[in-house]
Amino acid sequence: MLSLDFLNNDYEDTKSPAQKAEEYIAIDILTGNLRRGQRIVEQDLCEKFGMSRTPVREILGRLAASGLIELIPNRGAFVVGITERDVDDIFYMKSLLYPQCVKWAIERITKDEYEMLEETFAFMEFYTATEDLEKMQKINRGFEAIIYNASHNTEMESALLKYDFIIRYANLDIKYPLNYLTTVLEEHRAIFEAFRARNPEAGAEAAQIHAFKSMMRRK
Amino acid sequence: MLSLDFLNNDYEDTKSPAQKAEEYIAIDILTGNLRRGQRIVEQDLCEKFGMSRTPVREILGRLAASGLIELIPNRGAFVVGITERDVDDIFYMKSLLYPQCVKWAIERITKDEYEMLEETFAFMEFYTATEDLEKMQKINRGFEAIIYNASHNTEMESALLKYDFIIRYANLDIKYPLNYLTTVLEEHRAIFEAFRARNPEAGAEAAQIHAFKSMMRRK
DNA sequence: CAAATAAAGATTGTATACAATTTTACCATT
DNA sequence: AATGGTAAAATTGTATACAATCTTTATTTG
Repeated sequence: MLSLDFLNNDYEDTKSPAQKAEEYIAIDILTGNLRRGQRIVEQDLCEKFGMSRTPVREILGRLAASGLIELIPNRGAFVVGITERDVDDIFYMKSLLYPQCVKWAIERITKDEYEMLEETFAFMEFYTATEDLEKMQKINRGFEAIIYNASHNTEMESALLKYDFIIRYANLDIKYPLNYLTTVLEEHRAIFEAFRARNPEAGAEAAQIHAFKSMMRRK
Repeated sequence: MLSLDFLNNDYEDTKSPAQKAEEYIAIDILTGNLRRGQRIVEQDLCEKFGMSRTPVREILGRLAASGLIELIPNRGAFVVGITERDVDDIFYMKSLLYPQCVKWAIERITKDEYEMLEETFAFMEFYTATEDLEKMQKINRGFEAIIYNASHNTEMESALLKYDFIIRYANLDIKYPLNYLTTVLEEHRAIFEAFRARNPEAGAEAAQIHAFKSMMRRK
């Protein structure tokens, strides 16, 4: 768990074909390539991914458990997908959870975790300077993932990771303000400074501001 | 979704054998019949539930997606289970989410939903009077489920339902105070009165108190 | 011509078979 | 007796086959 893997571009090679297929389908749903209500026929997926129905059915079972599709007995898999409303719901949930997460994380973070956070923030400053949007977004996710983990509350961590996955892929129209990179960096700096100062309340406030502004950057 | 099904004792007959088996295994894990780290052999489950490996594997896939077991390639399923610490985490999460849930629910509840809540609360008073603990706990879950739904935030609802499922089955030692039934009824009454008065802030406060006291009732 | 019905086709649910991998047991060697 | 290696057994991963169910199409009937 505790590694800088997210800096590596091709970490996905460690995943099995079945896992890749699952993530591929999930992303297809979230990005809107598969529309809400659309039926997914097992045979089609078999041909698409070159596997038999057995693993395909297992994938569909897992996707159903995660809520992205609905499995109706004897009638097949139907895309539940994500509505605009669902994304709203998730942003609300994130702005509710994230401040408390930061608060706990500042109270409970270990030395190793703090050093990793420090290192990651240094990378953030670097990639902001080089204006590499893609790398910056990746490292932003890494920065937050370290904080989620440092909250030392498994449910908090898994809930926020789930929301980030959806936010990442859901068809979002983001208003990138003129200095988007530096804007986000400064929001994160406020959070990081709270960690440095070991000030949970300041962290919660900075997290609240960041979550709110993230929500506002949606069209 | 909007029904008083939870009053019916044998609603589980509507579930497929595979769904029952899944729930049975999940409960086995949460109640501690299956210990953390223990390996689950597919063939054993086949014999136990009288089905072949194909549906059993699909069940294991779903349980893995929900986090109760871990699926290691070519090595099988291992019980992850729930630690005391995990239950603590979940109580913290519930006391964070539930007040906001009640607040939203009071702001957004429909007429139909409110009538159902009112009806359910009447049943709660009745079962408290008859001192039927089991029926009371069932209807308590129903009462909260209506509120979760009335928050009209899908993620809020599914998160709290998940926590309730775990809290229900995780090996908990609950300190039942002398007047447990009436105590809980009064906590719920405070929440219901906030609904009646359409007062979100009062609802959030009452929910906070209820969640806190629920947490304290653990040994 | 519309509606109802029946049959054919398509799709899902489950069982079984086989391949790939891991675990266990046994034996030889030091 | 402890260690290492090899073969057998057990277990998982996948493919295929068949049964159950649903959907579609064609046909019949009013």
